Amino acid sequence: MYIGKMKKPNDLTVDVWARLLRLNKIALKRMEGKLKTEGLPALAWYDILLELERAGVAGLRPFELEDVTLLPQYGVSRIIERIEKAGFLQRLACDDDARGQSVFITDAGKILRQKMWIVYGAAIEEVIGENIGGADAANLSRVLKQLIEKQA
Amino acid sequence: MYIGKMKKPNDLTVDVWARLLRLNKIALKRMEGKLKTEGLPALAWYDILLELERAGVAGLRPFELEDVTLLPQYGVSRIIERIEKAGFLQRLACDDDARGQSVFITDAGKILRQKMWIVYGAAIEEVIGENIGGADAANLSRVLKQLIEKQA
DNA sequence: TCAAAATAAATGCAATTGCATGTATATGTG
DNA sequence: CACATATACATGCAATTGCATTTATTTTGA
Repeated sequence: MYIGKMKKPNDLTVDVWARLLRLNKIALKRMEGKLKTEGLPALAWYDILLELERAGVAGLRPFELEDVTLLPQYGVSRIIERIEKAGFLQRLACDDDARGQSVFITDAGKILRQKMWIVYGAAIEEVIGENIGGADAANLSRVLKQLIEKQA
Repeated sequence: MYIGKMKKPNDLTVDVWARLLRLNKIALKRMEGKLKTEGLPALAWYDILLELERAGVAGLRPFELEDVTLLPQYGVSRIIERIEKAGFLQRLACDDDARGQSVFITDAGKILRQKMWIVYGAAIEEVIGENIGGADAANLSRVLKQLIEKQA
């Protein structure tokens, strides 16, 4: 059993965490809701499509998608299976590693990502952009970056 | 079909949103992981127990839990069923509304919440508290509050 | 070189979630 | 009052997720 100094957050820290959590929940609910209303897939698909589009002709290996999306291995395995079935990405056997494959976005996938971005981008603007000034946004970005980087 | 000015976020706004999303994912993964490692239930249970403990002897109606937790109605219905089955809360028919019930935390529930807090609180400190200065934290709290409030 | 360990990805099965609907009671209105 | 509508909560069923394990291949190192 672990013995040692038990770290405890102060009230401000708890407050920050509670609000991060709440903002995320509210925002995601709105965003997913809008996508659904428009008959579009969920954000998880967007993330995959975006990363694949960024990767370009090189494509991405599933384990690389795992890293960038923070999804579990089986999550990536299944989501790419579904997106492929829907025609928005393509999988090809990897020539330098017979265990693996490379994943590429299709033209239909690029179009879908663009359609989703119209809705998603607008929602981001509604939730964040419209409600924060430039200085606050710059600071927020900086602090969030710092927090993320500390989570090595 | 909707016609109108399509709002678009600027790069800084997208950056802020992307980082909010990423920090939440990382943090939640760490927190849920630690709880699981300790053989404790997931954060969703903690949220319910915390709200019930706050509510005290008055308890809470399921629809009130829905509001505070942002869970869907069926989500609340099921989570309280499971937590009750595990003995950490109790449901009683509501005397002024025969459709409803009131939910109360049990003594075992209070103990569980306390145990979870040891782990959860420490994780909050690791993820947030340790990595941010007081001034930044105060600012972050303020800006997050502002963003949440705008999401009426 | 070859066996052991590590890595890439998939999958069976149980648990959870989402969606739509059902049941019961309450409220509002003519 | 009587009916229509709204609210509170539960639940059947399909889809998704989590966990543990499997299969295939690559890497390591004695």
